[in-house]
Amino acid sequence: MTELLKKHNAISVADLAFPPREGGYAKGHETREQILHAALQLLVDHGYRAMSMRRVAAACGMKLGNLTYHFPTREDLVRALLDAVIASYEVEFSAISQNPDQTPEHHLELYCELVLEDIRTKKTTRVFPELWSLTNHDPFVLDRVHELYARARAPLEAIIAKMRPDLDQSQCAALALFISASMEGMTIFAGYEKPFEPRMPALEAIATRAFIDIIRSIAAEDIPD
Amino acid sequence: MTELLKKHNAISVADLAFPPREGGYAKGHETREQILHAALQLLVDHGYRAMSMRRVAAACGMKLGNLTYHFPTREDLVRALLDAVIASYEVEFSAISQNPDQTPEHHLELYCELVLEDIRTKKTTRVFPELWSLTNHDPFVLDRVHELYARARAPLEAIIAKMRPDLDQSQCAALALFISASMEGMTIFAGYEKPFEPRMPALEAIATRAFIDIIRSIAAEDIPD
Amino acid sequence: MTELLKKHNAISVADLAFPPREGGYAKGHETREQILHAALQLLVDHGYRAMSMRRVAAACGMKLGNLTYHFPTREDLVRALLDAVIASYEVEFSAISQNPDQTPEHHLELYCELVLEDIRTKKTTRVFPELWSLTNHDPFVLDRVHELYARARAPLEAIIAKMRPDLDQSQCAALALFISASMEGMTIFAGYEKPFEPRMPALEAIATRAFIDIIRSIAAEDIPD
Amino acid sequence: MTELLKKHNAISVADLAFPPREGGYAKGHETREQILHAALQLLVDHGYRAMSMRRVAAACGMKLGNLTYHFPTREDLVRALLDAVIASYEVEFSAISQNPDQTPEHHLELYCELVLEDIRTKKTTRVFPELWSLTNHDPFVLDRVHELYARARAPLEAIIAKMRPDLDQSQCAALALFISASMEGMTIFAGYEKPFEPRMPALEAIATRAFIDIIRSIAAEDIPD
DNA sequence: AATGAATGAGCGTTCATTCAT
DNA sequence: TATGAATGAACGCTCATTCAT
Repeated sequence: MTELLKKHNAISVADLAFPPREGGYAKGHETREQILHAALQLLVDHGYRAMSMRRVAAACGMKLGNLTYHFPTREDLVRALLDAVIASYEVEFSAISQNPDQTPEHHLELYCELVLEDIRTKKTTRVFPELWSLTNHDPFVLDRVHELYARARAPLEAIIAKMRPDLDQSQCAALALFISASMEGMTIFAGYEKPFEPRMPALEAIATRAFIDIIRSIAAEDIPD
Repeated sequence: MTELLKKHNAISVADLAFPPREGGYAKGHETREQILHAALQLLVDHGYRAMSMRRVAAACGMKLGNLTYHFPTREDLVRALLDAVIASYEVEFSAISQNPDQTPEHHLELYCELVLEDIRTKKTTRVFPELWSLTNHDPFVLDRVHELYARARAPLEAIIAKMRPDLDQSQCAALALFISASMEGMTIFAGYEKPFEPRMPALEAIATRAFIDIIRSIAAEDIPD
Repeated sequence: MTELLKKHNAISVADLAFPPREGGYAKGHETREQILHAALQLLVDHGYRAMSMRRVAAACGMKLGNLTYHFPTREDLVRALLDAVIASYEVEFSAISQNPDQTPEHHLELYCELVLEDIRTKKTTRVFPELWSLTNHDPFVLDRVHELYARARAPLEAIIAKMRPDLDQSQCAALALFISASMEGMTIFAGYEKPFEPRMPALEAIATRAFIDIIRSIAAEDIPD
Repeated sequence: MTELLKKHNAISVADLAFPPREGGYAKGHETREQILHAALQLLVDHGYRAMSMRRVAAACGMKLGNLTYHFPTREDLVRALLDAVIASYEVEFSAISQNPDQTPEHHLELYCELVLEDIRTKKTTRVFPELWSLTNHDPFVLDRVHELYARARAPLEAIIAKMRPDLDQSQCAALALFISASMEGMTIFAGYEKPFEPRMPALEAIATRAFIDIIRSIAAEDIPD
């Protein structure tokens, strides 16, 4: 397996990030980690429906009774997994923010590159559509996911504000939202094993350029409130 | 219920399109119509998992046995619904294609307006994320959905080709793909009952302008193969 | 396919015998024939459970509704099939009875040969165990099957009576019963695709000889009432 | 209920034999015992089809969910029952083998007596025809059943070898097979509630004598390979 | 911390049967 | 004759959950 394949394909423990439960023993924490990892693996490989308590337990080589000890209800498990997944993405975004000594344009390019690269990973391609469908009927998931997106847009808004000091915060936010949404949309077309996966380089070139152009050229009064 | 609400909210029979079965009675066709409509309603209102054979039958005021008479397996029902939903969107796209006497720019604007308006409807906001998540593990759905997207991009490619006769077909296709993906991504952020639903006008303005700009300005050699 | 394989393997229309229903049209009779043939085929190939109304109809290229027109209930079908199957075996037995100019010993040998050859056919190996299991809980089947066996034993009893004029009818019947039961038992061990199918010649030699010996040698007073 | 009726009629826990599951509680083993017993009872009283998961659970006064906890699939249940039934018969056969100080003839007589007595029990009369019909379409059952028969023939082959030291192993096996098959066939005619149940004594007398005669008198060269 | 046992609800599917067309 | 439509019951199975051990 090449490095590239590994990068886009495999799910590793590092794909999840979560703090030890306060007051829990070390072993319990390890077990929780194992459970969440198995759950993510199932979610990625076989979809949300396959992430049942039984299958997660089986994937951990653990009995159902023990799983329910650590996560009494399925909702508990789902939310813990959501937290862990989101936390793992926040690690990524914090990396971008701390990129000093860059022109805003270059910073934006790096941002897009990183996001679009992530979109092509198996994990992101598989997890996010599941989350999107969940957001339609679960307000809790809706909140958490958009909280994540808000954090993801923060560095973007900062870049835009630097490029266009004449725009107000709401206008910068709208531009950042457009850019973020635009890239998310590519998941479906050029994500992992999607029909236009090989066209991602073209999409990235077009997108990056379109984003810089629109930020540079749009007039403040052309953005409705 | 206001016109606007109706437009974005309600599911009507017109949201589905499918041909009568050969050799069947009129009553049978009506029943199948009723079933597909109920299935779509459940999908939109409560998600894919809620679209169970039992609930669909109950929603039709029909016994389970009769549902399985018309759709012997759940897969049959799902595929028939997929066909009907896709057919209903194809009706929409055929309308766009036949827009003569327009500058390509204006034509593009109308196209974006129509797509983004559709994205805000309850039906589209709810159905497509379910489809996206299905495409991850069901190759049949993947095929059908991307067949639909291909048809949706066709008028877009024609417009781009008019605006940029110097670009080859593959380059036009890449631009169309970017535009289409970009708009699809907005479903999650500004679709029906999504957090940025009220910001759709801003997104539309930015997007439309960004799309026209990038088509106009990108150099042929800046689009990788 | 060799003659031998055909003989032991295939189900042909000739394997069923049944008279036209009185007052029925010719076409209806043909359809009934077709149905019964398909039912037998299913019974032989996939067992009694597979002989459902739906599968029989499908195997005939006919709709369920039409099958229920010809056989309103499953029991009707089962009993008609039972009749037809039994009638087809009676054709065979009548052939044996009319074997003049034979010593009783030779007649017995021919009888055993014919029965054991029949046992090795796919049809008999498959159908009779199903019938035997049905007889345990369906008195109607029990009656019909033992009626058939009674008819099958008739020529046997005649042969025995010729060989042992000193025995009374009940004693001859007991010997015939032993011989018949003995051969039926071989179905399970040396019938079609059974583990000892290739050992049938040895079984036949042993059985034939054992039968002749016991008839010849047993004392009347050694057969309890 | 007289002793005789009890002997031939009732199903008791002793009719099944199976080991406790490792790691399981005592209660769990009791439950599995109860389930297998109920399943056998249903099989004997109402046939294989009646042995459904629901009916077995109901017969145990247990919920379906708990039955599937102990036997996740119907196949698991069927195979466990098959194992337990077979194990119970093996207990019987081991008893026969250990019969010292007998002439082979007397030993054979005892063997036949025991088998034919067993055949008249409700359990054997009902269970074996179901097994025979299952062997036609389930290779697993075919294997298990013929494994049992092989074990049942072992003492028979030993007896025959003693009576006829001049015969080789294959010839002894053929004779044992004939005897075993011959007696099995009587199930259908003279088993529990079968039409010739009262004639079993006559059949036993004839059979025992015929078996001893054929073993004694057959020439080695009269048994084909 | 972990397993064993049990419940109750729901799933997709198959079936025999009835009746209108 | 034959098909289309509908019902009601049962099937094997999976599931989230609860609780005793």
